[in-house]
Amino acid sequence: MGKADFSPIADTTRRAEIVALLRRAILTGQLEPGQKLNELRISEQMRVSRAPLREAMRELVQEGILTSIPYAGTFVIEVTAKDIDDAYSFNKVTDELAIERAWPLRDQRFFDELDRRHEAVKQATRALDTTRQIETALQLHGLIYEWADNSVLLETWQRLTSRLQMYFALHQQARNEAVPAEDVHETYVRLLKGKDMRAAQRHAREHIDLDFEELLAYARGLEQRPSKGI
Amino acid sequence: MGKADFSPIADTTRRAEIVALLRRAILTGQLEPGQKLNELRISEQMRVSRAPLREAMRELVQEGILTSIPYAGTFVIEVTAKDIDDAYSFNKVTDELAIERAWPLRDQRFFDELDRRHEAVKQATRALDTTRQIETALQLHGLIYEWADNSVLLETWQRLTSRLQMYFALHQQARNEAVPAEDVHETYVRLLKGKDMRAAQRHAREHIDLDFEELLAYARGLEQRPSKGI
DNA sequence: GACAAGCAGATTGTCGACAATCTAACAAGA
DNA sequence: TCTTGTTAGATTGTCGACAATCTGCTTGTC
Repeated sequence: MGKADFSPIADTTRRAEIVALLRRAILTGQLEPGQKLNELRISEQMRVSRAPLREAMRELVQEGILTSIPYAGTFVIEVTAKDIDDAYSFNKVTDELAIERAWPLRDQRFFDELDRRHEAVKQATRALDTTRQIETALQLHGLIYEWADNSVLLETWQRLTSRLQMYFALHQQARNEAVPAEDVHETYVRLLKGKDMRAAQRHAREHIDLDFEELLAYARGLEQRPSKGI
Repeated sequence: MGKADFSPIADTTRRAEIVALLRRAILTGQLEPGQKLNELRISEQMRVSRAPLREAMRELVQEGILTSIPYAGTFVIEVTAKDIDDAYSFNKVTDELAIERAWPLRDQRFFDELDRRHEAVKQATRALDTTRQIETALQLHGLIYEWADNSVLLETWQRLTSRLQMYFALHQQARNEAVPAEDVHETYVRLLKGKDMRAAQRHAREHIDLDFEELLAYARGLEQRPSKGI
């Protein structure tokens, strides 16, 4: 009889769709940091009433990519160099934990999924789709969190992911350069398949070091000049 | 001229008040795990319309103490032994980071605040106010997070706090025993004032070990018998 | 009696309108 | 000129009603 394992059916509420739409707009940089979200305008554009829109915005406020001031408005969060530095320091520690927990649980399915996600990054890189490249890279990185079998750890990663994606997107958008052609994740994937856990942890730490250093330099540059208004 | 430093004025929206009310009800166990929140009933009891109530509920869903199923309802999260174990494992690591970061930033204000919060715990203990005891103990513990000067770390702690408070409240409520008369935080406070950071980290880890062990035993016991309906 | 179809009743999701509040421009007075 | 009070416009917060969906019961059929 039926061995089919169905995935959860799609969210059927407008609210959920609005959350997805807004999140995407923020993470791809369509909505800039500091920008105010005008409820009436957005609800008219989306052809929705303000109620589900406002509920969606509350979710994103709690997710940490919007911030709300009563009677003043809801804004996309500003990104400071310290924010990035904080996220970076924190991520170092959680990465270590995630690898430690996921390590003994690695199996064939893990390795297959690892390859699959790695392939997705490479494909996005070849296609020069920077947005998708950031997205897939974070998904590749997220596998150890999904495999660590710790709900709090996973949840924390997912929260952090939103902001990291936003940071990287801003960075990419700003420098407007061609994406690196070579594959920087090759070593990471190889180590996760190997036998030396410490080495994997060390590499993860050093790897994100590189990315973050670039980000930090960018953010510090931003903070030199005054932020332009809306 | 004026040297007064004013704290931000109180939240003036119904929504914020509702969030506080609901959170308190959940964290003190007035609303039991698994219980459904009937929007109409609650909004009538609070003399508020459903709009701000629903927005408040979205916030608490993202905070992790409520869970929502479209067209079915919003429920207080169920607490499993694994949830507690996950939170515990995770907290070990973040504690270590928090102490490490806060350590060089300790100053007189830190020590004063430490004493103040310690005193609050002792007072709640003397007054046999278990709810307040849990609350103040977590606030005492949270000081290292506030002092660590890392926004992501602090935010993560605040999210975790909600659930920890809920776990402990359930536990206390269930065993219905007198609270421990002696002060278990004495050593913790002393070590945080001392010179040996490693010792403080070790103690924090072992200290929460004790609390969590009890909690885990309780939660495992719960899962033996089937949960009663609403 | 078992089972499926269909029908209330209750509850959540969404809408449009009104009330409360903020912002910015302008006027009045020291 | 600077400050303070006022006012109009825009925007957010809140409300009550309607639509969509779920649940459990009833009914009819075999």
